[in-house]
Amino acid sequence: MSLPSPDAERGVYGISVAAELVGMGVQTLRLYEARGLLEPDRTEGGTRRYSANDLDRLRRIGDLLDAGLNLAGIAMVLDLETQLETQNAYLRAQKEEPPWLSTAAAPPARRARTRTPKNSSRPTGQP
DNA sequence: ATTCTGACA
DNA sequence: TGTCAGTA
Repeated sequence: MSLPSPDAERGVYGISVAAELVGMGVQTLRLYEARGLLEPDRTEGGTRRYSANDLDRLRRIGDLLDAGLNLAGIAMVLDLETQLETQNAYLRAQKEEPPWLSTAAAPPARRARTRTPKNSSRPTGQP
């Protein structure tokens, strides 16, 4: 049972090593940071230190890129995912079972969305 | 920080 | 042709 361990949070790898480990270019890592997808630790001197979580994040970015998302979309996805992770961690701390993770009760199967007849693509206005 | 390239639509 | 990701 892997809970969020503190050392997965600590930045240990330099940018070159991190890039090597995830199979990306060094500049690409800097780009992702500039786009707000990532915020690695900094040493006192200000050089980047990537944590194990950062590496997972980078691999996740790769998957989402393959899926066809752009970097802006990926930033949103990652934000939501980390929020969820944070909330789940909180609930685990309360020793409550997150209802949406419960295997017991199968949530009412959402019926496939019936096609909404979009008339013409004119919100309102000119012909 | 800026520029250049390749892919894509 | 314009945009975007990745590069030099």
